[in-house]
Order: sequence, then C-alpha cells, then structure tokens
Amino acid sequence: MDRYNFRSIEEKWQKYWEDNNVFKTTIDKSKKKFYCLEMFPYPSGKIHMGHVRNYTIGDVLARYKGLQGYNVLHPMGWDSFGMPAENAAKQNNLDPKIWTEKNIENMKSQLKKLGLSIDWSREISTCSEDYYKHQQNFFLELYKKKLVYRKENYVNWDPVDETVLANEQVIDGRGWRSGALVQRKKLNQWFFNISKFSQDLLDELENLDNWPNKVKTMQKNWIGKSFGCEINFDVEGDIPIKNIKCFTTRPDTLFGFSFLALSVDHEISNFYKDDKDFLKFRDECSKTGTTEEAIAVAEKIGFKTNLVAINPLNTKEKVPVYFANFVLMDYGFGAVFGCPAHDQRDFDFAKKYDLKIKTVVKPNDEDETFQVLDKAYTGPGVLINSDFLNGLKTPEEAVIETIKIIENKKLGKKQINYRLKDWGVSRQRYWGCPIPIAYDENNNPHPIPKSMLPVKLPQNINLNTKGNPLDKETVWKTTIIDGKKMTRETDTLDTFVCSSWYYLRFCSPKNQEYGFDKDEIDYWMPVDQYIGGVEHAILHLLYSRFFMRALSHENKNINLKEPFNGLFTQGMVCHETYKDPDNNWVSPDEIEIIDGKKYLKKDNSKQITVGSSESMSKSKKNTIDPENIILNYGADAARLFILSDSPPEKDVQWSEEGITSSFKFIQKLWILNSKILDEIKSDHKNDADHEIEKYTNKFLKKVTENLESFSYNKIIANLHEVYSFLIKKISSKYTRKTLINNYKKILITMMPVVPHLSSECLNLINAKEIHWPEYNENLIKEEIAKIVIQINGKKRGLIETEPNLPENNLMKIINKDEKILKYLDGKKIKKKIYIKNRLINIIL
RNA sequence: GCCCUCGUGGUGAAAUUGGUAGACACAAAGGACUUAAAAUCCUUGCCGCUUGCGGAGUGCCAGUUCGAGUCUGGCCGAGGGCACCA
Repeated sequence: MDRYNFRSIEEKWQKYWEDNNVFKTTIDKSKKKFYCLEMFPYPSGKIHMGHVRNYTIGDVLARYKGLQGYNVLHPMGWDSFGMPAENAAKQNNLDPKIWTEKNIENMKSQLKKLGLSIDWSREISTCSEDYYKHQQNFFLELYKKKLVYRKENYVNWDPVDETVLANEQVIDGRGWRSGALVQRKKLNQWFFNISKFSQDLLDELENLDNWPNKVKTMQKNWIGKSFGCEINFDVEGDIPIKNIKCFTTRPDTLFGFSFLALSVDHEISNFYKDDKDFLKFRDECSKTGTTEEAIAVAEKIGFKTNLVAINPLNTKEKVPVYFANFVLMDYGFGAVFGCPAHDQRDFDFAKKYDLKIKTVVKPNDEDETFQVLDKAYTGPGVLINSDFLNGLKTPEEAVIETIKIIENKKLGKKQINYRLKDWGVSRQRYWGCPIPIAYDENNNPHPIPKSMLPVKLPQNINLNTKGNPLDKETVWKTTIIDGKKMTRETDTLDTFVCSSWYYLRFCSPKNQEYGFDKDEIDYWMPVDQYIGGVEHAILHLLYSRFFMRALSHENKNINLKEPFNGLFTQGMVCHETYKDPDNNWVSPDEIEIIDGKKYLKKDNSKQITVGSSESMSKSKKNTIDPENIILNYGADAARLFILSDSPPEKDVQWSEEGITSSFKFIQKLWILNSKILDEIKSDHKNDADHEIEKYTNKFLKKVTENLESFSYNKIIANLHEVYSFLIKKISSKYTRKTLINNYKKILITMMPVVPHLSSECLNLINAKEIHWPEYNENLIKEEIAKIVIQINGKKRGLIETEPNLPENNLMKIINKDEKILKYLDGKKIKKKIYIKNRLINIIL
C-alpha cells in the first residue's frame, strides 16, 4: 500500500486546473451566477494564517457552488497602494512599485499552492495604471455630482507618518498604523460626501439579511442617528452676537438649563482671538485632545465669557456662557445647552464651576420632591419644576411636545443629526492614486480632462523627504490644461478608495474604456457572499456601500445600492505565546520539547513559559508560516485543519498536534481509498447495499446542510464519521456498483475541503460527471425508532421499536420491561406525554 | 459609561431549535499488538458502592414547563465595538 505523496499529487492537480483553465469564468446567462469574494490582501510579501483561513473558507463555498452547477465568479487581486510599500522603499532605497510587484509575485505563488479555485485571469492590482485610471475617472464623476468637495478642516495629523488620518483610522488617539499620538492641524482636504447618504445607509441595513447582526449594529452606531431639535438661544453681552444655535435631544429638560457651552472653534471664538487667557485655554483643550488618558480622566474645563444666554421658555432666566473642552465643533452646531441634573457631563461641569443644578425630571417611582444630588438622572420619568410642561412623560411624549412648542414660538425646529462625518480622502503620500485635479494661479481647482487620464505617478523619485514627496516634484506638478499653466494636486487618495469598488472591477477587469462593463455587472453583481475579517466591519464596508451609492447616484445605467448581499466575518487564527526566562517573546520554531517540557532550542537550560493563546502577530512571535506548513503537510492538510474544531466565525487555535492530526487523517483517507480500490476488483451478490445507501444519504444531508449554514467545522466531523463507517464496513460485501456510486458521492463532498486528495481519488475510481450529489429523503427515513423512557422527567430506559408506534403498543412493551417496571412499582400513572419516535414521559 | 455577543469535560467544540447533554477532534491515563520503540487500534466526562447500578451535572439564583444547555427575569464573569455625539 503506497503512502500518499501529497507533494506530487497536489502539484499535479494544481497544474491540471491551471492548464485547463478550470476556474476561468465568463458570463453564461443560461446558468445561475454566484459571486464569491474574499477580501483581497495587501501584498506585504508573504501570506499569513489569516489569509489561509479566509481563502480556505471562501474556496470551500466557491467549489461547493460550482459543484452545484452555479456559474461561479471567484477572483483575486491586490490592494497594493499604501504606506508599507513606501516605507520599505525608503528603507531599502528602491521603487515601491518594484517592491510591490515582487511581493505580489511571491504571494500569488503561495496562494496557488493552497489549491484555490480562483480565476486568475481576472487578477487586478490597485496600484496599476490600468486600475487607478478608472478610479480617477470615478473621482471626477463624483466631483461633477458634487459628492466630492474640498474644504479647510481640522485634521488628524500623524506626526510619524506625516499624513492625515480619517477619524476611523485614529484608534485611542493614535494613528492606526504608526501608533503615534495624533495631533490637530488645519489643512485643505478633499472629502467624499458620505453623510449625504446617512439615512439611506442606515435604512438599508435592515434589508441586509445575510449580514452578521454584529456588523449591522456597529454600522448603525457609527452612523449614530439622533432625533432632537435645534434651539436658537438669545444672548446678551459685550460682543455683537444676538443668538446662538444649539442642538439637543432633550429639549424637554429646558427648564433645567443652567449654562451654555461652546466649542473653542465656534465662530464666537473669533471675538476672543486677542484674549491671552482664552488662547491659553484653547491650547489646554487641544492638548487634552483625543488621547486615551485624557478621555479617561476627562476633566471638564471651561472658559467663562461675559455673555449670558436667555432661557427661551422662561425669559427671566439668564445663564452664563462658557467655552468648554467637551463641546465638539463638528457635531450639531458646536454649542450645547447645559442641563446638569439630567446629563452626567453637564453635571460634572456644573459641580466644578458651582452652577445651579435644577431637577426637572423625576423617576416614575419617586414623588415630586425628588432631587438630583450626586449623579445626573438620565432615565425616563415625568417632568417637574417645568411650568407648563409639568406632568409630561419623558422622554417620548415630553420631547415631541416641547419641540412643538419651540416650533410654534419660532425658537427653533425639529432636527435629526448623524455622527457620521464626511470621508476625508486626501493623503500626503506618494504611493497612492493621484487625485486628478489641478489648480490655477488663484488656487481654484480644475478637473484634469478625461482625455489626459490617467494622471500617472512619477517614477524614480526621492522618497527620503519630510512630508509628501510629490510636493517636491516640480516638473510633474506643472501641467497645462486648455493652454493654461496649472499646478497639480499633490495629495493622493486614501487606499480605502481603491477597495471601495474593486468588486466591480473583477466583473470586467480588462475593460479599457471604463471601470466596469454594464452588462457584466448586471450579471454578476451584487456579490453573493463576501468573506473577510471583522476588523473591516465599519471602514471598508461602509465606504464600499457609499461608493456603490455614489456611482448609482444620478446615473440611470446603474441601479445598485448594496454591493454585498451576504457577508461572513471569520475569526482570527490564534497560537500560544512563549517567553524565555529573560521575558523575551519566543517563536514556536525556536522551541524544543524535552520530556513534555518546552525549552529554548539553542540553549536547553532555558525553559519556556507558555502564555495565553492570542491572535498570531509578529510582535508576539507566535506566527506560523503557511509556506512551511504546506511544504511539510500539504495544502489539503492545512485546509482541513484550519476548518476543524472551531466554527469559522470564531477564533481558531493553531496547534502542532492539530495539524499533525489533520495530516494523519489525509493519510487514513488515502489508505481507505486503496482498500476500496481493492474491494471493487470483485463484485458481490450479498445484498447489504441498503446499509451504505442509507448511511451515505444521511451523510449527504448533513454535509449539505452544514455547508449551507457555514458550519464548516461540522463538515470535518462528518468526514471523520463517514471514514469510520467505511473503514469498518468496507468488507461488508456491497455490490461493486453500489460501493462505487456511494463512495463517489462521498468523495465529491470532500472536494471543497480537500480538493487535491478528492480529485485524485475520484480519478482513480474513474469517476465521470462530477456534480454535487442530491440525497434521497426516502432513504433517510428511520426504520428503527429509539424511544427514551422518562419517569417523572428522568431518563430510565431506551427502547428500540418500529417507527410511529402507537402509544398503546409502546405501553405494552414498557409493561414487559422489568427495569422500567421497577420504577413504576405499581404506582398510579397520572399522566403520559408521548412524542412519537422520540420519547415518552410517564408522570407518577 | 453606553451598545453588542458569549459562558457546556483538562482543551477546541456538538446537541434535529423545548425532548438521550458532551457528536467529532486534541490532550492525559490505562490496555492490546511488539523483544523494544515508533506507528496503529480499543477503553475512560465527574462523584459514590466498583461487570452493573445510583447520584449530581451546561457560570450563579429564581421562574415558566410533563420536560430547560435551549425560553423569561435578576446577578456574576469573559470578549468585542464606541468614546465627551449634546
């Protein structure tokens, strides 16, 4: 019996698939389509286990759908613009393009070794001119539709990467890539008007039935809709300002008004720009900015103006106006009215500056003497101390009533606000898609004419400069449009723009005229199943949803809002962490096991401490290189293991034992195959066929259901079960025809998981016409019912009977069963609950 | 602080959606084969008297039900998301 030579067999099939263009796809309107897409990788140089998991999950689905007869689109490409290339290029003094292309070459060959069913003829790379010229065209289309605009704005400035970051790229006050503390800086920036679609982006979440609720909730919170009203407060004081607009969700608490707070960037700050104390205060605020600690400690500080604001519902009441560090300029109107009794933040501020705290809401279970003392009350209740509003139920009734009153008195109006802000897309970087704009001598922007696209990145430039290298390219910067000399925009686009439409490009990757072909996207879009990491729950997925809307906006040819019909977010790959006695992280490769204990390979005196299992990361050195795994165990074993044990949406623990066990299972399946080949050399008459028919059909049902529900870990369990069955029953003398038929079906179900082994075995049994096997419900029907006997809800026995046995007949059997009679003990039966074919519960 | 998700053997997990808890796998222990080892196969969730049998058992406490891992309420714990959003 020969050993399974995974290397030659995997290579053979990969070559066969490639040479025969097995996964090449074209439109075929006679067939139902299935667009299976995994998030495309950044070409960092090598694939990691996260990729292996992501692409294995996608491949299982793509192959399954293909076997079912769908016309499957399963492409792959490269998210190849971005800072790592630029940084690597700087360090090694080479061209980012060359660095990137080399990485792509390498990663592509690694991915191919995984045996993925990818149509490589559709490969795209976002850094190629062929890709970004269409992106520039889209930018100009959006510009024309006024969905792109330029404004001066405070930005999140990353001092290490010397670039602007989107709010979403600032994590805990630090740059998401560099980890540097983010600063505030005012710059001219390009923006995509994503907030125009806030309501629609929110509404359509409801219809995304095949998205995880988790992701929908995150997006919902991110969009952050709130209902309230704007109120125009009259003010009096020493500057020529008559009123200040505020946004509030709690107008019902207006009688608890005790101060008005402004953002330091509010237009009123212009009157204080010569006030040294104010400037000092403003500095103080920008320092506490967005850092983690600052928010945690979050001391509320204010700067008192000489203004007073008048309560519009009680004009006798005048309260002080402050600038305060907790008021944001880019939400609402940069001004809030303070009601300390019913907002914790206002409460803290009032305590600090000794402002009035007037209770105007009492909880439902309190009486009217209720007073807010050491903590704001933000819950529901009834309005008190509020004159004509007294007795209203809050918040629902009271908010609506108050808004009506405010509208009638023309003091303000109903208003809906969103937290979602427009998407700043300008980046001060070389390695990105150039923004196709040029400026005239008055600094007015002009689109680059379509005929002059693409605006190509200059090559062979000096990257070792501070700030944006494109700024220094004086020759490149200068251009002539309509005979006028102009200066190019030197900012490039955020790389999230590239990934916002790549799913469209895959439909027609070769179209030179436009980013995609209408016929092609009409057939292929939307993506039926999108698979990737949950880390993109907000940024990438929201941007893509926006981009699809932006392209469809005012465009009769495209009527598509949602790019991804189904979304699946897979968990991470984790591994134990190791440290040496000096507290340094140690990689699994550097460890040797002696007598069950782990030691440092190069120094056996040093014992390793084993830490918790965490997601694989270079910094903790707990990574496993997929290339080595494929080399030593094969792609099928790697695929099998990455799907085993844990459900795909949860984290999976990588372990040496696990991959070894998967490797062994592949070997076992191969031995089984050899035995079956022996077995089918002769035929049998003995009619044991029914057994295998039945088992196979039950198995097919389970596997099919598990595939449909992404329960891929259960499929592996099913494969173990079917193996155990076959290896035991192989000599049961099934007729040759039946054995081959059923074995063929089983092998086909293995195709999505272990395609090389499965293809080889199918070939060896000379199987033709390979398509997903249907199961026959009639063959699955149970011929024996196992009925649990419960006495007073406790399991006391198990009886095997014919199916659908009437209760009377069952009781006859029970009455002959000594074990059970022991429990009945002649007692009177009060009640019987009989669930056919399942259980009977006898209550005494 | 707010929002979401999840708590099942030593470990990763299953459980026909309210009906035999622990499928499948990893680890450990014991056993078989072997001169021996490797490989392979079998047995074992826990507590008790030890073929068998009995008991407890799905984070904790209540509730609904003939019956709860599954449903309801309250607590405890873990993970994730958001960050002064008015």
